Amino acid sequence: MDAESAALKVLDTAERLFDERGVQAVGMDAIRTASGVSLKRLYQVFPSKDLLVEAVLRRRDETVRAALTAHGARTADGPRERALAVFDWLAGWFAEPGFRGCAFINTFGELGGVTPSVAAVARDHKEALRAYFAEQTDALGAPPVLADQLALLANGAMAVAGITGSAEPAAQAKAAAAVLLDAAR
Amino acid sequence: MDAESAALKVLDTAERLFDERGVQAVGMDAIRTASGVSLKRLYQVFPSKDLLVEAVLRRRDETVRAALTAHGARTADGPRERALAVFDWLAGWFAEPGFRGCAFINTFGELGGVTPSVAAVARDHKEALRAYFAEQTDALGAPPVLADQLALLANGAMAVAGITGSAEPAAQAKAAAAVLLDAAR
DNA sequence: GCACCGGGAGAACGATCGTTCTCCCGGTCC
DNA sequence: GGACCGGGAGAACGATCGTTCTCCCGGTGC
Repeated sequence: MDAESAALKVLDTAERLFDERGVQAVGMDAIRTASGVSLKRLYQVFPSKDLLVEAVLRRRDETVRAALTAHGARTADGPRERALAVFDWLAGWFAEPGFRGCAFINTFGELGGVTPSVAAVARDHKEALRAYFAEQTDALGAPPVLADQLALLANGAMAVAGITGSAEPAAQAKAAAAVLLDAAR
Repeated sequence: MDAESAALKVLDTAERLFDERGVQAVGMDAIRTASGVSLKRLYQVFPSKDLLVEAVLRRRDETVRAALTAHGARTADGPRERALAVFDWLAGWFAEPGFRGCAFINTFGELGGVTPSVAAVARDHKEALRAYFAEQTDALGAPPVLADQLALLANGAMAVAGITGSAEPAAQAKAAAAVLLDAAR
């Protein structure tokens, strides 16, 4: 097993276990066992657990950004539709089995007060979501605050869907977003 | 020091430390040192850390519910104003020094996947917030989904304010809530 | 064939944590 | 006054965790 595929397996495994149980409840040994990557190799690729956590979050950040723009480009044909399509994407995510909330919100809650790098990645990620909404609202000529408000709806949906285990918040947030978009015209 | 005042000191100290650093990063010994309550007494009042965590969350739940209704009764004179007053209350909370997000969102992210009692308290608390909004929207004759949407705005504001360290989300959410309330008339 | 190198499996180490136990002291009842 | 009780301070214990080390094996160059 070469270093590259080991890193991939470790990132996949760690992301899944962190989502399921939180970061601190998952030991490096559990990641080793679940991924099949030896501890020696694991520490070659990620020299500490903190760096692994950061790498998982950074990869997830890129994945979500790419998925958002891809989903927007595929299913929507205007700024308004692209903004609303975010909530359809959320609906699919919330419905995945084992969904337990946004990794950035959850990890920030657990480690944000102690690990500045975690807080920074979470901040960057949430800013990127806001910026994506801002692209669409700017194209509509809407006031800048509308992008923040759409982001609040999206983040609220993530938090509530994670805690309640329901996918409904996505549709509720989408309907609210439509009202806000219409009111800004 | 009697058991009652010891319990109070422990709850106050644990709540503050958990908010600052997360639950798992705070040892029982740190609570002992910061509260001045001996370990023996601490374990007499809260027989395990899990029970202490649950007690902290349950007390916080009651505190927030009481503060919400008190704030609504004091500053607002109609259902619409009472719903909007929630966001003013959020603004004051977000501006407190050291604010790092909602304890229920944060603790759910850290322990919700492993400790069912934590997940249950978080669910109850978020349901109570939704129910408070529902009281106001029902009084307005608005459709039930409006309460869910206002709750999404409030929870999104908590998450984003915690991560970004800004109090702005409260005002942004309030403005969005006003638009939704007006659209439902 | 053989020395050598990299990697796997898992033991080992030091730190920390939740929880319990020991020791000691001050107040209290008779 | 003296035996007793409850509580404080902190050591002790067992488990777990992040990280490193040891041992061993299989492949590779010559």
